[in-house]
Amino acid sequence: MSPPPPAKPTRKDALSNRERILTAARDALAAAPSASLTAIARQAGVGIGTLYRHFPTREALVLELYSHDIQHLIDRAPALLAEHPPLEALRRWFDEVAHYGRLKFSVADIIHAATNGGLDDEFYVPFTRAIGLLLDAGAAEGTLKLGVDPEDVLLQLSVLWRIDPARGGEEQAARILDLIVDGLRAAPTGAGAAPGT
Amino acid sequence: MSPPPPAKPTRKDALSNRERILTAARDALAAAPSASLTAIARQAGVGIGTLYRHFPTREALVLELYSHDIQHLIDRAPALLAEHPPLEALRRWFDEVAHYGRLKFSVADIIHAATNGGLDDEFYVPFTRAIGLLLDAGAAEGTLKLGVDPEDVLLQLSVLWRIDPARGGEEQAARILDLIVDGLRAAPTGAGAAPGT
DNA sequence: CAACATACCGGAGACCCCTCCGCTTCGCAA
DNA sequence: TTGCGAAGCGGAGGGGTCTCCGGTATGTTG
Repeated sequence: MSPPPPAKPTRKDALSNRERILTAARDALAAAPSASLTAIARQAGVGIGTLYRHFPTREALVLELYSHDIQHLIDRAPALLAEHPPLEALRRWFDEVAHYGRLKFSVADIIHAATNGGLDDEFYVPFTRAIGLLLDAGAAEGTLKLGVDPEDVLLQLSVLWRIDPARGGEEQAARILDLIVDGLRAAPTGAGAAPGT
Repeated sequence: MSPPPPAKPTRKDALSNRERILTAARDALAAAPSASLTAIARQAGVGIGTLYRHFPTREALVLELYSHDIQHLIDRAPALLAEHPPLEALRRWFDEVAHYGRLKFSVADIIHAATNGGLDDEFYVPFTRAIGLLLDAGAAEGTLKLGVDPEDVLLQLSVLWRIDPARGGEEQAARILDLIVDGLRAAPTGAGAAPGT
């Protein structure tokens, strides 16, 4: 459906520009997460057009900056699974994800947008795979429901990013995570509400 | 904490402008939910400054347009509760909210933003109250957990607006609602995962 | 070393959001 | 009716995002 993404530039000057943009962006975004791309370009000493060619969207830029951390998060899923029983691994992973999202607010927004069809698979797919891993383990053990769609769970998680970290966000996030986890537990009962039409 | 909001304008011309803006907005937003405020103002034959005085933010404008529907949604909570057992009422109300949100995408975004502290109480508070009503009924009956914060639930619901209505959104919304409801059910068990820190 | 195809640069320009403030018009009071 | 304070108007202006394309540097070839 698409050629292997942009493919990094080959020319030397292009490469150097790319680096300078990333450096400037790291600084600017650290200072203020809403720093304007115009300012970043200026600070990097390149034209705005150049910035846009290297990173077609703001997300692409931010994503590149934090790709390392995101990858780390993804890798944590199997790691936690190796150390803890599935249900606990799941909950701990959720905690880490929530915590990270609250730290790096910009990334949070990106991922959030991604759940809406924005992100280009590059991280979306591995992320859902990590979730799937945890869900499967729990299902195999019998503590979690069978056949839950990881994308549904990611969508539920995405709400965490929206929490205001300042005012009691920590607690609210924890409460919501509890609710989510409870919703994923293997159903002990049967009687319930009738879904609408 | 705040004087009774803006208080509608008193002068005749102001009132007429207000109406013309609303009419133009209704048309423009129906045609394209992302219609620019500039265009709406132009189409209404007023200056952009006038539009902004009447509706300080885009949300304020959209909210005014759909306030009727939102109120309706709020009123449905007690109505459903009168006709159905609590758990089913909850689930049906969720369905209605989700369905409406998917219809009027713009409102969806607003409400979503509101959960982030944006909305001026005017609808946020009644909305959470409606949720509280349903939760309390279920708790009294013993089918739902006790002491769940309605704001947490609203936040969970807000994710529904983000679902792409086109591609299988209907089903995904239903699945997620199931997960949410299950998370709210009275806990039958005790053993679980240890919360993080 | 020249010379050229091309990958890449960079900013002007189209459009948008939102604020600010001098000017206009309303409507009340004399 | 006329005057006049103040409510209300509206667009210029500052800052942003993103596109487009004439110009320039690069590295490759003769």
